[in-house]
Amino acid sequence: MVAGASGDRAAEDLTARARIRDAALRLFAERGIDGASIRDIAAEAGVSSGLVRHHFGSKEALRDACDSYAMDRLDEIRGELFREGHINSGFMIETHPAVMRLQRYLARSMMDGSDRATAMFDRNLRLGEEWIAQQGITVTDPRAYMGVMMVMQMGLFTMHEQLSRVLGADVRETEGYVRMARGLVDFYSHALLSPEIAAELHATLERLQHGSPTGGARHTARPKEYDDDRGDPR
Amino acid sequence: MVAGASGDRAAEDLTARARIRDAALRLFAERGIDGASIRDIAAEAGVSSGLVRHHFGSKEALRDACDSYAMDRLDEIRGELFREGHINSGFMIETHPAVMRLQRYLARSMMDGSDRATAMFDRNLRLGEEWIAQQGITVTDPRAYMGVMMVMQMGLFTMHEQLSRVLGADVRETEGYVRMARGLVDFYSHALLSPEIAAELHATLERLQHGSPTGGARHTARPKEYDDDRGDPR
DNA sequence: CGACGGGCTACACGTGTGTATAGTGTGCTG
DNA sequence: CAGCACACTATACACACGTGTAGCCCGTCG
Repeated sequence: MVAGASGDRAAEDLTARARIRDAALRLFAERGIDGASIRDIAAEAGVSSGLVRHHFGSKEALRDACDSYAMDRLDEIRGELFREGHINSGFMIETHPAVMRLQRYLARSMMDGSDRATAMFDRNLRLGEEWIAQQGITVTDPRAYMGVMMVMQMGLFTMHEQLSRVLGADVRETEGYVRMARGLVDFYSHALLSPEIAAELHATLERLQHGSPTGGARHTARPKEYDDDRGDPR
Repeated sequence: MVAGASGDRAAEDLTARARIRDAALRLFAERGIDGASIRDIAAEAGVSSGLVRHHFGSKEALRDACDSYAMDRLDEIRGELFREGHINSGFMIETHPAVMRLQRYLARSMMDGSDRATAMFDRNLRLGEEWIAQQGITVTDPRAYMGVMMVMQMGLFTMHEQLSRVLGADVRETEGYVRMARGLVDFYSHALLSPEIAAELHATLERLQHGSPTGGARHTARPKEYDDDRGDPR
């Protein structure tokens, strides 16, 4: 069970090194990598800032250790939840409270530029594409479909504070989680766009793609003004 | 048209003050509020760092000015797009390239703790709830449904760099935008969960909500360990 | 018992930050 | 022309940051 996996690491987690890593995971996720200082993390873990360096060498190495730990734990917990059959849908596993803390850290780490987390994202994207093919789901652009779905799901993690606030309960605790999960199930089980409107939108996009005279500007060129209008779809 | 609104401000935007604001919008969105220094912004705008302070008083005031500007421009552009009828669905307006840059900034600003952006989020959430009621859409928990949808949509903005990377084209330019929009339309027009599975998940959540013995821990209490398992749904 | 090694702390250093202030040039007004 | 308001720059200050180093405490082993 999930508690077992945590228990396996209980002895190790009593060490200062583990306390530092846990504090780092929490603060990095909350404030971002740059936003959480080594001194903050040390204070959170109840040790001196020098000890952080002693155990991990540098802030970047500490972040790497957090990345590795989060990814490993994530795989373990996902495996356990899957084996126990606690969750009926793969989509829901990703928002399981125990998983969510780690997902939240990884999302933030990727946002702040982690190669490891980015690689994991890419791997999951490929797995998702394969899954789509296996399920026989027919979409216009499998990669775009899966990419959009994944980054949107990540909004649940990066914006989890805002979500918890409007729901009136922390989504990492049972009460808030249940509310969020209900919204999520409703969201995934209702098609908001009718086939007619969807077809209409696809036609519009088709026109935009081929008829647009604005294709000259590439993303490598940085615009001088922020709100330039080269994307005007007329 | 959209270009008109930009044109109206063209003269004003030639001023150093406007260049600073535009540079701040860009760098704040890219690196976060703390990640973009006043000196960076000044260099990006081609002025001295002192001038930033002269025009805006403080970094916090500069950020406030950016919040206000982004929100005002967003309202203008949304209004224009709506009046011109360029977009067939309200969902798509939010991902229009011209809107996306501003949305991206506001999402990041809210993530980094902006009261103004948070207030706008709350306002849009209320509007969304009203819209759900008007449309006669029946969901288990309208607020949770709308909240989940909004934070997920925000993932498109906060993770737009990753999305652009896997799509091979900047989603703020036409090519990448079209790919993203196609994925989005597919996502919104297909129900991934069948009614049966959705009912099953709702039943599981019902059981979890009432039968869980783990409700003692509240989000006000900060756990000592990061990966505690109080959220175990057994 | 004495030496050793690792967990751990205290403190110093250089850098980049937001902020503050003094000063420069320039165009407009009386 | 004198004076002044304004956009703008240069420089300084205090502070927090990541990093580096010296040393303390204490259990272990020869």
